[in-house]
Amino acid sequence: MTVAHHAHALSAPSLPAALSALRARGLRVSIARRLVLTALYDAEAPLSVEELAERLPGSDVASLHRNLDVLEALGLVRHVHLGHGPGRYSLARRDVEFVACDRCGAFEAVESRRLDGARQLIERECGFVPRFTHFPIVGTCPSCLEESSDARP
Amino acid sequence: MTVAHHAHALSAPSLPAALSALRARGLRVSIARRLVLTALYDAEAPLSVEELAERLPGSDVASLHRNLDVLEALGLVRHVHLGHGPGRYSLARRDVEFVACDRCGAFEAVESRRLDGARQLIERECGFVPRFTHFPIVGTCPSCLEESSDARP
DNA sequence: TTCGATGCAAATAGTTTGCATTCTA
DNA sequence: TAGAATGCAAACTATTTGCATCGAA
Repeated sequence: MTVAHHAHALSAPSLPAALSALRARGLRVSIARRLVLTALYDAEAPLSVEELAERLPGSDVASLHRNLDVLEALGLVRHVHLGHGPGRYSLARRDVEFVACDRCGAFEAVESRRLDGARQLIERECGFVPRFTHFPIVGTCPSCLEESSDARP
Repeated sequence: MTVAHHAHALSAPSLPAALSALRARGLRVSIARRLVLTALYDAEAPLSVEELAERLPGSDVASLHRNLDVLEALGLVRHVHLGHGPGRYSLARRDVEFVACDRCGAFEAVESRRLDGARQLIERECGFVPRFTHFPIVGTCPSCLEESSDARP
């Protein structure tokens, strides 16, 4: 799906670049690894291992975990914890972080630079430099906020 | 331990108030529930169910989960996910949120009002109103930041 | 004495590991 | 053909559920 490829092209590694990264470390370009990478290229949102397995019939969840781990160690893939439930994998894009809704489960990718102001305020207050790639910002999304205010008489 | 009680006294429900809240809903004040509440009053930091079980010998983890769930539904207790690993329970304090370090596992309670600026910036940028009580801000703590800068030549 | 609460065992979800077999380089 | 990768089974961590029994009001 060309659209998905274009959406990633800005900051995610290209498929050929990902394969060379594997070879450069003496790791092997197996069919399973190609398939995982192309499934993530085609995905519109981060996928759980279970969802990935559905899209790659015949694949084994243990092998998927192992392959996602090596791809993540190479910086090609990343996972995010969107609330409870399984981790969700996507191509690693260094310019994108996440916000997620506690109530309805909705989530959104946000350009990192739009969070830089908040990041600096948090660093000033706590000394911690937050990163919302692995554990997102969790709160209430616009439509759940609207529902709560509707509820008031 | 008096100190711990004082630390909570500002915003956590008192033990008698917690017990009345149970009775008010037709729920029962069992020995197990008293023990869970006092263990949380005495705790210096949020506890996992396993840690709670160590402090309450003879208790059953399934019952601990069930009791923590009812106390949480009443707004007396809360849990936070500090990175991977089990949820950690504490008395519900509405004025405290958390920041956690991705690298070393350190975490800190932060007064909510100190995060209000960041909260507003995030709402302006994303429309989401974040709450860092259940899922904390995750990033790099001051001492891990120092280590990274030490590593540079 | 009535329901709610408990303890124990078993089920569930998500992930990890061991090991014999298969495939890439 | 050496060593990495795979598939399958089993272990593991955290949590949930079913059910007979116990206990608080």
